[in-house]
Amino acid sequence: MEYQEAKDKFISTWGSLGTLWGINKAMAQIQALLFISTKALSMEDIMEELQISRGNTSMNLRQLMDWGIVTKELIPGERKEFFTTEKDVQELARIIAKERSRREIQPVVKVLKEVSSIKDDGTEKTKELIKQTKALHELTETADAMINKLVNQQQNWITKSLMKLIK
Amino acid sequence: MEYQEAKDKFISTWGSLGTLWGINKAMAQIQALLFISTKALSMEDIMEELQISRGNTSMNLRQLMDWGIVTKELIPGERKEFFTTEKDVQELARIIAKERSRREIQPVVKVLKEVSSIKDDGTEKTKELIKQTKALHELTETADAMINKLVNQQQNWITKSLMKLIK
DNA sequence: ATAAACTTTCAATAATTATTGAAAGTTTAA
DNA sequence: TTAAACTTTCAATAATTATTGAAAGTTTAT
Repeated sequence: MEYQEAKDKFISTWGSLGTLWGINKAMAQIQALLFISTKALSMEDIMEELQISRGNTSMNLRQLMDWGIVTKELIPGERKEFFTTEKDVQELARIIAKERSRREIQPVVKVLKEVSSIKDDGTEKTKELIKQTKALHELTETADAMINKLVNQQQNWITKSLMKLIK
Repeated sequence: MEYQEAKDKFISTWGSLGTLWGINKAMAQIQALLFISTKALSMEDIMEELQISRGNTSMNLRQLMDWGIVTKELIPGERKEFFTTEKDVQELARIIAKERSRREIQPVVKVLKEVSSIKDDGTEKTKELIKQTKALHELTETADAMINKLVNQQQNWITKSLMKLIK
C-alpha cells in the first residue's frame, strides 16, 4: 500500500468512526487530516484535500475548536489562518472523554436520577421503574467516572515517564 | 413527578442516548420500554405504547434480538409473540460493549494496523502517517481491551457476590 | 386444505442531518 | 478610507436515515 492510498483509507475510516465519539463525518475527517499532517493547514488546503465546501470546512473547524481538539495557528507573514490538531493520542482521548461526558452522559445521568427519585406509590410498575432506573443511574455514573479516571491515569503515567526522561 | 411522566421521560431520554451506543431511536425506546416493564410485551403493546408502526416495531425488535439484548418469550395459550429484555444492567453493559467492539471498533483497529504497517519510504509525511496511526492503533486496541475487561470484571464481581448470597 | 391470527418484508415517503455557495462580515495593508 | 484577502453565516438543497403501511409470508387451529 502506497502513501496516498494509506492516507485516504485512514481519513475515510476515521471519518466513519466519528459516530463512535459523537461527531459528524466531515469533522472527523478534518481532524484525521490534521492528525497526520506534518504542518498546519489552511482552510484552502483542507477544502482541496477533502473536496468539501468552504462553508462546511469553516463550520466543522469551529466545532473542532469548540471541542478543544483543533487550534488556530498564526503563521508570520501569512494572511490566512492555519490549523493544527492535538497530536498526542492520550491527550486527545482525555479531551474526547471529558467532552462526551459533559455533553451527553451528564444530562442523561441527571434524568435518571430524577426519574429514579419519584415517590413510590406502592404499585408494582412504579417499583420496577424506580428499581431499574436506579440501577441504570448507578451503572452510568460509575462507568462515566471510571472512563474519565482511566484516561487521566494514562495521562499521568505518560507525564511521569516524560518527566523521568527530561530530568 | 408521577409514574406516567417519569416513564415517558425515561423512554425518551434513553432513546436519544441510543446514538451513544450505536443504535437508533426506536430501537433504544423499545429496549427502554421493555426494561421497565413488569411483564413481557407483545408487538401490539409496543406499537401502542410508543406510537410506532408495525413494520418499524418488527424490524427494531429483530435488531435488538440480533444484539442479544431482547428475547422472544412464548406465553402458553397465546398466539402472539412476547418480548423481554435483559433486565440486569451489568449483563446489558457487557453485551453492548462486546457488540460495539465487534461491529465497530475491531474493523477500525484492522484498518489502523494496515495503514500503520505501510513501508517507510523515508519521506517525512510517510513517517508521520506511520507514527500517528500506530499511536492510534495502540490506543484504540488498549481502550477496547480495557473496557471489555472492565465490564467483565464487574460481571465477575456481581457473580461472586451472588454466589456468596446463594450458598 | 382453509382461514384466521399473526409477523416480516420492502418500496414509497417522511424526517433528519449534512453540505453548499453566495452574500455579509471582518481584518489587514496601503 | 478603500479595497483586497480572507472567514462566517445561513437559507436552500442534497444526502442519508428512519418510518410507514400494505402485500406477502408464516404458523396454528379446525
